[in-house]
Amino acid sequence: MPLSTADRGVVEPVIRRLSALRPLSSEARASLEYALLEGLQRAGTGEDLITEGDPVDAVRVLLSGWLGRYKTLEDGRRQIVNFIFPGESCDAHAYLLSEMDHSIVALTPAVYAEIKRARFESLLANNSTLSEAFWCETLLNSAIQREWAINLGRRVALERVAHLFCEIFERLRPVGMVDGNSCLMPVTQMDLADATGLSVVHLNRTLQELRAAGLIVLRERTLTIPNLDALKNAALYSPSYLRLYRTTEAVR
Amino acid sequence: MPLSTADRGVVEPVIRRLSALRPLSSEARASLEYALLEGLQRAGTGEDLITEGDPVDAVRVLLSGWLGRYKTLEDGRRQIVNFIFPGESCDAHAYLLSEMDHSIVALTPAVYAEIKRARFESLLANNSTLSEAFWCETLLNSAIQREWAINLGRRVALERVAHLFCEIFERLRPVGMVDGNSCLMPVTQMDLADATGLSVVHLNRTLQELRAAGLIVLRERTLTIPNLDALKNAALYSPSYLRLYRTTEAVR
DNA sequence: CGGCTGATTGATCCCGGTCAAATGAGGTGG
DNA sequence: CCACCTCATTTGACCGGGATCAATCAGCCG
Repeated sequence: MPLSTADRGVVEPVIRRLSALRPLSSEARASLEYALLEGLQRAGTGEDLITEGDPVDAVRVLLSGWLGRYKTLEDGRRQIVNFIFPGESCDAHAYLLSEMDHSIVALTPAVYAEIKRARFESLLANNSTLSEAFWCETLLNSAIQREWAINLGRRVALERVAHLFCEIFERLRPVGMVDGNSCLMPVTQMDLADATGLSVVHLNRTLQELRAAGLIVLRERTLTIPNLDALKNAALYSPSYLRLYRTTEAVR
Repeated sequence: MPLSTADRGVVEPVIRRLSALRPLSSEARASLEYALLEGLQRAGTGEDLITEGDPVDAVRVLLSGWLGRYKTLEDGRRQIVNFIFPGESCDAHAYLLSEMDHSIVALTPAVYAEIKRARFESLLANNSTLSEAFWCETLLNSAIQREWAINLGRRVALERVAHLFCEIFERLRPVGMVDGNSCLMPVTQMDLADATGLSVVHLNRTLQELRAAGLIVLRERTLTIPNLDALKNAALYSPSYLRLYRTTEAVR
């Protein structure tokens, strides 16, 4: 459903995130902003933005809310393979492949921009730095995906959930969605379970363990991390993970 | 260690793989081939080609042997997050980020080509189709990475190992490394365990289960799959997985 | 022959899954 | 305002898949 009223502030997370990857010229920002505002959309909780098997004709950029990339097995088992936070794009360049290999669902009510493929291509063609920033985002996503593999394959439940919380925190920070040592945690325990490869029951018990250890406070959809270093410690969090966010621009 | 004698046939898997993604002009093939032959290297089993934290100054393309991308936790737990097969590149574009977030090890003796970053960039700049083919490869890799997430998070041991074998088979096929219903399986059970997130002991038992069910024959480093459909069935293998290999060129 | 690495087997334990039920927390209509 | 429904969280009891520990076996190489 298209939005009628377009508040320009909604695109800010996108600008913030991409700028952190590559310094964007004001022209680049302006044309990006324009393209985003042109295709605003909303999705309700539980709604698929795009489903496995669909052809990809547009790039979607999340402006607010949380999305989840997920895959399912025939018998219904679901794995959320990544979260998508405000400012991140869903499938930049995915159109280079033939069809979606996974689905994307709105885990909360969400506002996003849909940029048609041709539009997106011309946007990038006219601005190589912008293009590079989007590619960086894609690569960063791959790095996150790899960390999820070791999280699912080698960390035990407590470490796993702790790691996820640390990651969420570090990814929300650059778009200004962390307030002190708290952030919103608007998804259900079922979603967290599917992201960590645990059952809901055991996820719930793991949360209680984390609470009992004083590592997190989680209530009324708000997550507070009294001591991030302590939580990272419990998660075997690598100090270099997501450091990419901050240092990529130093490469060039 | 640089190679002295350069047999041009060694680059064939690369050409084959990239051609499957995008049709390459003969000029593109020739200049790629030239660049590859310029930087031939060898690695012995267990040797890291590049290690987490290293800056990325070159792109590596595997010509023969198997590589593994892996990450480790402080206490030594290791997760192989993906395999790299002949014809695939290790870290095309990884130089856009600041440093390696994972390591790459030779799981068997390997021959690969190292293309310096500047060289690689000019190669791509002169041939947009080649550039697109490399990007496709990167995206395809992300898709594989996502499948590994659900494999690790939601499949039980037997399904997990079965799925890995199916995947290996499907990935080796396009580079001509499958012979009938057999292919080489040159890695240790330890490597397979680290790829599937299992302990060596349990991996071994799972192999026996697969053997007992008649789903695989595995001896003398050779894997035979009498009935691929049956194995895929046991693996809850999605019919669309890796179909990308074959259909991407139809997009344009 | 001795040493090394990898495959295999046995015994035991426990983390995390499953099943089932209870409790809470909105949301809605009468 | 309450009865009712639905969905999310929580708790309890039990079970089993896979980890762990330890020993044995099989090649391979010097």
